Amino acid sequence: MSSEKIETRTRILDATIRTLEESGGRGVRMGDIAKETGISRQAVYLHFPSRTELLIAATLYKGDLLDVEARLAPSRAATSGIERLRLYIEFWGHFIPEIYPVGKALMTAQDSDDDAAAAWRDRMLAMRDGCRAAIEALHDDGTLAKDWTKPKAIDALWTMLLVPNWEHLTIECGWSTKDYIRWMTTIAERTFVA
Amino acid sequence: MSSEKIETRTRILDATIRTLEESGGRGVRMGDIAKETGISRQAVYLHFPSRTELLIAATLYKGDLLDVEARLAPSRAATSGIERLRLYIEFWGHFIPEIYPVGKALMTAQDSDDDAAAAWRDRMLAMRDGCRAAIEALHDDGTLAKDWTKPKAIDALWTMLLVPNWEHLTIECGWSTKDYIRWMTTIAERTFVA
DNA sequence: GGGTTACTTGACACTGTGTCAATTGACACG
DNA sequence: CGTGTCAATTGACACAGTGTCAAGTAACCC
Repeated sequence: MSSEKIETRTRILDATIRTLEESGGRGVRMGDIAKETGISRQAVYLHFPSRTELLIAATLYKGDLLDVEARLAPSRAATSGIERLRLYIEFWGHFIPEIYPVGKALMTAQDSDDDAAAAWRDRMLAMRDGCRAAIEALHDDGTLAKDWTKPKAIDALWTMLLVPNWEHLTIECGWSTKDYIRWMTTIAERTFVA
Repeated sequence: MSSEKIETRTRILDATIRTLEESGGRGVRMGDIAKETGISRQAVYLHFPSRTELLIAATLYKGDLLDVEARLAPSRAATSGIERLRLYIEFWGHFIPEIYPVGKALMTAQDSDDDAAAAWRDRMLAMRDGCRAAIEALHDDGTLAKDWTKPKAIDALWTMLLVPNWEHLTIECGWSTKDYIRWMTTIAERTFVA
């Protein structure tokens, strides 16, 4: 019984991700997800209490599929602040395009749903942690440009790496992942490294 | 007759701005605006064909009230690229908080409405023009950091100044307008000035 | 007095989320 | 073999918000 239930739940999550990736994260309804899963719309509500909860679960699930922890290992193993900053931006530049379609749906839901806003904020706070670690590593090396205080520098790096910036550079400006990583790294180094 | 009609139209626009400013640009419905104007919801539709058209008109109207052109004069009168960059960021840093509530509503509507997306994009293209002018002024002075091509530098500055960054720094991180202008200027100078 | 114009009132279509109740079909267990 | 349980189905419905429509009203102008 429990294994059956988990099975359908997983099928819904897979279908959700598939549907969002096809649509670029836009305009996906509960009925679309149900159809893609091959079940009725109401059956989706047997597994997830609301659209928002489903999107939150799908975002976390996708994060697991992508094995975020493993991908973070290189930046965590960095031996200098500058290296840590570089490797973190590289991780992030490869991660965003993969999480984007699912995350976009959650981001969009923020405007009308407080739970979605809280969940997205939580994901961004996790990302902030990487920024904090990089800035602190620079600071410990004595290579943090001296006009920055740690909190201000963390806020600034955190903001630079926000999804809307990636979205704008890639979708509106046509930058490749390589461009994004290269120039984000350039900007961050010039801004924060003494 | 015509003067009467214009009068009501203007009252609606004023009420829209007032309502959006009270709510921070969130969750404002046609009925709320009608009530604030003191007319029926349907009367609003006699003047604006849709919520999106009303938001677009309100955004442009607010821009006129703020006299954007006059505010741009100092940056346009700059005598060096660096000065132009600084003054443009200063203009922008004072402008965003004033346009934000109205603009936010239009930004939010982007997700579900193509007309809103096009209108907001148009406003951002106008902002891009200021970025282009600043980068070109740096380039003409020979002070644009040499690894940047003009288009890439314009894209990067444009992205830095996007509203979500201001939103995040002020609302989430608690930065003041002064902080925003100071640090944005620092980042831009380090990034783009040779 | 008759016509025009701005606005009101109230009903309604439409979309999408979320709820509810009755039903079906499979599988497990005594 | 029957019985209970559980996942899922079907179809109806409440609700919010946008946008449309039709009939009525009130002021104003000739």
